Amino acid sequence: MSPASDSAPIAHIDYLDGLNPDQRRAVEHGQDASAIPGPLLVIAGAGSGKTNTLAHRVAHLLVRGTDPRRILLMTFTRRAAAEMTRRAEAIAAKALGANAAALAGGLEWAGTFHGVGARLLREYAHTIGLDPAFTIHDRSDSADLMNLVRHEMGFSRTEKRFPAKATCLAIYSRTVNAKAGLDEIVVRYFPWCASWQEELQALFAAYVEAKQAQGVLDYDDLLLWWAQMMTVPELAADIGARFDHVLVDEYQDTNGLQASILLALKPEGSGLTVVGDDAQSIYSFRSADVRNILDFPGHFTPPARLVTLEQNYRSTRPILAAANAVIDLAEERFTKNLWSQRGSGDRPSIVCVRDETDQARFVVERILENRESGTLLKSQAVLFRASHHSGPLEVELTSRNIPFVKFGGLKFLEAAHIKDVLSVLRFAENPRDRIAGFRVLQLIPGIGPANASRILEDMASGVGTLPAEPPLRVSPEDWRPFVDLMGGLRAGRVAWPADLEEARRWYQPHLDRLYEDASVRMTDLVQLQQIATGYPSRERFLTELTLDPPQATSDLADAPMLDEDYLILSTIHSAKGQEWKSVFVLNTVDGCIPSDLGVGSKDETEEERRLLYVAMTRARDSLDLIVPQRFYTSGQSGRGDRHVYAGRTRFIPDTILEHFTMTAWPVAEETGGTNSPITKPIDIGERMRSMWAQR
DNA sequence: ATTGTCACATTTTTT
DNA sequence: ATGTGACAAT
Repeated sequence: MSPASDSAPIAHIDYLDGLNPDQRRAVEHGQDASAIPGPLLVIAGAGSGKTNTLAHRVAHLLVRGTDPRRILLMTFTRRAAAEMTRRAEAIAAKALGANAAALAGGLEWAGTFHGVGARLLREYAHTIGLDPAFTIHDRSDSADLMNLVRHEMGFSRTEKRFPAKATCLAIYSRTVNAKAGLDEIVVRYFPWCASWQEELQALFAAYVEAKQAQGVLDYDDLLLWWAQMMTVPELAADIGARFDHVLVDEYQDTNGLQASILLALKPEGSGLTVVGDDAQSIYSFRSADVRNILDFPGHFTPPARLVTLEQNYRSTRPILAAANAVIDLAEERFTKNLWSQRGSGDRPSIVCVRDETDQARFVVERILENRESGTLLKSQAVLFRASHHSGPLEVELTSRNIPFVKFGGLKFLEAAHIKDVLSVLRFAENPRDRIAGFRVLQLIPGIGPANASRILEDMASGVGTLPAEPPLRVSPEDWRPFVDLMGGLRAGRVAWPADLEEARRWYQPHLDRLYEDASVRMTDLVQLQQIATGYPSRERFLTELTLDPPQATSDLADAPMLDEDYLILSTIHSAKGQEWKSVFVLNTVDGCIPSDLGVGSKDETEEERRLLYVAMTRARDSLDLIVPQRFYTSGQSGRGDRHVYAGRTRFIPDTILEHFTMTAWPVAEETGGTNSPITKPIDIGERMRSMWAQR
């Protein structure tokens, strides 16, 4: 069924038949021109087939003969890049049939801005005075280095308290990512630090020097160095010329630095496609700026072509109506409301429960009911604002033996023993990396902060190798194996991934000595080795693991687990781009959504509103927003558990309640105790005490 | 002077 | 489950 479509001159076009007219316009943009097409902006509402459209556009380029190596595809996560690549290549391979050999090699340049940056920087390292063996600091490494510098400059012992390391890093990061001045950022987002501006300026200067002296880059550097590289006309031309097409997904969540890179790659906008939805911008804490997407067309003459996708294929009408009602109350909107043809279905529910424990019980009950009626656990998801909100639910699921996978907030790489082993590898890769060295050295008995600093100091000023003789207070039995290990790793005496095996063997006695639960931690290390086999080299392993840490517990699970059915738990942020048949949103309560911490400014509150919108638009058929009324808080200064009474989120005021069904759970039992919803005694005494608890 | 150990508090969202 | 600070032990 391939009707002769309006302008298609080529034969095999039926792979585009499934697209609606708008999607098709986006996919076919520029195909009639002989030259590289001009810039294109696709505003794609939630559930409007954005991924599918972008995948088809890439596939279309491939089918029409673009060299896959000359396509640069940047997405928000590596996961998204892999998915997009897979789909585009599948579509193109099918369309090309026997000629699919042209796709050989595949899309090499698909990844995140940070990942692509890291790769380009290694390639151009020599040209820009960078050690190609640079290591990459993750957030906590960066914070540690910031702390070190802060300490060396004497800011840790000031009369008035100097901002904490994490705050310093946040200020620094925000400043460079937004391409703004320090004063501007401090005044706007960190007003309580305003009196420290001069010191911060000096601190950041020293921080940058420390990074350079050690041959390390932090996340921001991957963009910053790239952006700087692009200001050199020769390099910009060289890099820009490598790609005919540059496509960027989730453009609403890019920041100023990323925009400048993009514009430097393609100043005229030729071959440029960006896709996004301003109503789903939820990463401003990372300096993402919605203005990027809104201002995009105007950067070019003539302005970029705009295609808007407004038909939602995901949700039923009642769900979409409720989501539209929520986002309609936003201060500022640019996209129109979505519409859907999926007529029937229930309105979303607002479910009042007593507390978080009941919330967990309700969700579990409902999920099991759904499974009874044929909805796989996999087609259901529980979403929440903050990672720890799912705590009580995880307990309930575990006790009821319901398998689940949690996305977001996974701290596998944060675990001390994992960091220890990774630091060994990083220190071997880059002996100037002090944060790595500092950590590793202190594993050795007799070496504490002072001793470790001294050794690193000596290394930095000397030949750069470890002393053969054990330092003071260190026994040769502890020192020698370490020196041997590092020597072997540096020299590349064994082939990857045997490096990791050697590091782990050295680490074993220290693990046993340092931790009670050494055997549990050991299994994590085995898992790490498992992961390591998937990478071709030590450098790739270290780089890609820090840029793309395992996202979910499933990334770590054994293969058999993936065949089984399991429930999805996810932060709303990590749920971006996904969809489920049935969605539950936890803690739809003021203080959680919006977060207490997110109501400082109007912009922040608006972002929290969009967050709820994103959560709601993940649902296909059924949506439950849960409102626990009583809420335990770990008070800022109080001791003991205290609770507050929370109200429904301010983003669902009475005026839009018509779009929801209000229910309570457990349903009040009129007939008496035969079926009491109370399965656990209620601590009345605690309530009495809390009535008089002083704030 | 340093290291090691204990108790205590604290935890948005993420490349 | 880690990071921090106070204190005791070398």
